Amino acid sequence: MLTLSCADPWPEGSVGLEEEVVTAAAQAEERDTNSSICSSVNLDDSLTSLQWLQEFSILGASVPQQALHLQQQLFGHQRLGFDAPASPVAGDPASSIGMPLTPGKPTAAAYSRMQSLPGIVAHGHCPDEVDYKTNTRIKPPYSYATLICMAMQASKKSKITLSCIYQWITDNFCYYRHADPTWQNSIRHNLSLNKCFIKVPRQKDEPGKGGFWKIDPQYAERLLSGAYKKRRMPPVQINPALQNRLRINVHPQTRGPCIPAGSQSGLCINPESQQLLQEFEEATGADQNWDPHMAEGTMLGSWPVVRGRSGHKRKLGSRNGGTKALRRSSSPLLSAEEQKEIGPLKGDFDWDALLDSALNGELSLDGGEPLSPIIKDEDLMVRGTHISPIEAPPGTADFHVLVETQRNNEVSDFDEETFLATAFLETPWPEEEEQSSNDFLCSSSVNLDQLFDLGDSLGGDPNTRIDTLL
DNA sequence: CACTGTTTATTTGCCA
DNA sequence: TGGCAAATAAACAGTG
Repeated sequence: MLTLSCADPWPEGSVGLEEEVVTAAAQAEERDTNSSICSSVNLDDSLTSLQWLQEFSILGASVPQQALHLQQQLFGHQRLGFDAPASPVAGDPASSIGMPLTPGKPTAAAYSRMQSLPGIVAHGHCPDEVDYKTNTRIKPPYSYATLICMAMQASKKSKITLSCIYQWITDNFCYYRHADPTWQNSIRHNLSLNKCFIKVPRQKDEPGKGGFWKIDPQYAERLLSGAYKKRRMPPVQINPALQNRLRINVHPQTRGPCIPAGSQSGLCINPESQQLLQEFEEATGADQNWDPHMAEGTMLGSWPVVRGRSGHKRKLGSRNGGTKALRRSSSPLLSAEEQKEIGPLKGDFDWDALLDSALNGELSLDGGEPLSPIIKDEDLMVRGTHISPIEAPPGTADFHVLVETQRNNEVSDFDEETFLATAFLETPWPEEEEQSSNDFLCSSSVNLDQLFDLGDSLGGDPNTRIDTLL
């Protein structure tokens, strides 16, 4: 008996104490019984260094106009495809040939700026160049920890189930819908190994399987301390599953008629594969004219590096010899009911916008109040933060976000520790809770598109100053 | 049986 | 070159 619909994933009252007050309905709606926390962040020195988290903190606090405007400046409307169809599957391009990469190309300067944020964006390609929600072939440049945290943030719950994490990732990153499901193993591995993730055992009276996960607030302050390390993400990785598809199609001689048209090197490639390849080459610049030096300076890593994975090397001589092929490549992760429950996780985030903002170094985080953008009339509401298009000297980096730890937040289990670091792990503003239905995360009614549009209507002043309402 | 969670091992890439 | 972080793979146990 579900009382919450997917259309209203973050209903009023979903924020706060529900986690402790579990109703029967809420029990059934195990993934919706949680308050919105997911806000603590971690930086584990021994196991993980979640630099990304800090960056997200900074970023999240500044989501709005600046980022949007910059993104528009740099990439037009290219951005992470969280504004893709609400039903990823329905809009899943991989069912056919995969979505081409967005055509607009960032400027060299834009790339250069991207490279300045190695931890996240200098990993091979410009995130803005790829619509990860629809692109099945380019692996998102986000670490698993990042993805988990994204999912947690998107859920706006204090805790989230593994299946929810899966679902959110697959909903928002098409790559993982068609990738070998071993990524789920990595997710689990990350949850278990990463100290910043805390397992919340399921209550005895709570039906369902597995526990919940949340972010350990213990690391939030350490994160805020600024200590972090960087790690470059691996180069662009092509979805192995799709690669397998291509291989199969590339050798159709044994299966069906050869399609000479467009086939090269004697290979028979069906139109689908041809288009797939062509699109990828176009998107990645993987053509015969590719210049390593150019790649070094701009599209470094964009070259479709199909590096032999460690596991593959091992597999060659040993253990899993073929079992992988038997795995499902993209089967529903959840039951219909779970799908329904998880609907809310289909958040419309624009992480790229956040990243974009960060790499401009125009953001400051004076506090740790989790934020997330909410459009409200002509002003931007960043989860309680009122963003007014205040003029500022052009070119200045006065994108200021004043936040304040929400000490009085009574949300469940780590109320006093949370809300410190992760601006992107937000807790709904008390006064905004009633508008949770308008939260851009709550429904497709308000998404990043609207944010961008609003940015346009507001002139997209990159110098927008943000001050909190608190 | 499938899913969840833990643990171990290995590889890769970055940085000092 | 070694240390570290992240990714990847897999074995294994627990649970519904």
